[in-house]
Amino acid sequence: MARTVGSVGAETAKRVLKEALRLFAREGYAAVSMRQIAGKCGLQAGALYNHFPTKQAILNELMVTHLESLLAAYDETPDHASPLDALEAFARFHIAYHIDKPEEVFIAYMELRNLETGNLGPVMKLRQQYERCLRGILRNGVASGDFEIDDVPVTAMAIISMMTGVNTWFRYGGRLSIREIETIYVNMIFALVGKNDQRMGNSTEEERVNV
Amino acid sequence: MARTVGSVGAETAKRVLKEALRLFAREGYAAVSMRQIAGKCGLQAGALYNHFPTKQAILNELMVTHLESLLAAYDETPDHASPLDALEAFARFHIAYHIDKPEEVFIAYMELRNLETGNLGPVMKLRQQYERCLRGILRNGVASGDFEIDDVPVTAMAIISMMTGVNTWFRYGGRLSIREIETIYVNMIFALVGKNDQRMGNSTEEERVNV
DNA sequence: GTCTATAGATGGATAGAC
DNA sequence: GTCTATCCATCTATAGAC
Repeated sequence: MARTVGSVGAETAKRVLKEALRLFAREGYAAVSMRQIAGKCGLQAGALYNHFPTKQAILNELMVTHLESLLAAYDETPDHASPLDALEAFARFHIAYHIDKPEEVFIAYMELRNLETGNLGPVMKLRQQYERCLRGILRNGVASGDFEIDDVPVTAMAIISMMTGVNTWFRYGGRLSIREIETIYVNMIFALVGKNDQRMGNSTEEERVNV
Repeated sequence: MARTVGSVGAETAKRVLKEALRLFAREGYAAVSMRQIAGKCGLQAGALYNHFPTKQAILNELMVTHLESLLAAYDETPDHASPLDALEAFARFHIAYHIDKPEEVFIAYMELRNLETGNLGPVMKLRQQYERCLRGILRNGVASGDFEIDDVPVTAMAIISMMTGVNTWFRYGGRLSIREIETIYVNMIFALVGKNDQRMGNSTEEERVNV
């Protein structure tokens, strides 16, 4: 959006987005100045306006790009015939993707209120589109008799919330590997939808988590 | 903290906190000015400094007060001999309390990064103290053989995240009452810890949630 | 305890030289 | 496409009158 064409300009715009992402995630959109962003890019503040018309445009680009990438990445995930496999795949995908992009995830949630009204709608649409994927899986499982679920929309939100919550405590080099965390969550989610099949064992040490 | 004594002053300070809470929750700490807060209180900006030395002090007071109130309210909750009852009570308490104080909850999580270093430590301690309550319940249940849990700390964080997530979609007048939502979550959480006892039935209509 | 007024800093965004 | 310089608005916090 509003990027200058040409390879050099495109490179600079990418750099701006990258640095703005880090700063917004750490300090919050409102607390970050265009001068700060420019400084991290080795530019003067005025130069940013060759690439983005406003600070708001940078935020919007970050949020839209993140959500579109998330959806695209999930779309590239292999299909699964059984609802159980689809649910496991969704969970593993969600956790791994979110751990991999903590700053994007953080911003996409925390800075919603700083999106101007015109930008908010499309972003919310993308969020809901992703949530609908999980609801579809749950509904299929209910229809096939694989899952026992009181309330599909509530359960979908609960599952997404608990998985996204991993980002608040996960640290690289901690007690559990990403794969182990995925497995713990898959087991919890299976239990949640009425399936007691345990996936292969995982860490038995029960210690404090690296919060 | 740094409140002026005297009944009139205390009333004004409360008013300031109340309006600051609403504004911070809606627009974010960094995006709200002292003038805005003063305006909502029918004051001029300078008058705020009779009650709080800095804007930061207002934020800190809001966060500390919220977490202390949360812990105090949970402490007043009746004790339960069985881990299952304790877990249900914790879940119902958490959901109802969080739905009742959405702005406090929102700020206590979102504005952590805007707390100055000296203020962050005590706030994090309070958060962890609350999380420890749930871990204690889970450990008791594992010890008594009531619960089957892969990883207590991870499960505790998952449960807290899924419950707190209710605040992102709950709206008064929506499809489900608070009590119904509590029950759905209690059932999910029971399944999560390996107990299949269902609590009394709840809404059967399976429709979209009022997100 | 609140007011007006203001200091002093910093913000987003623009203009024009190169 | 980036620079310097700057406009103008707004910010936190303070000073002093009442």
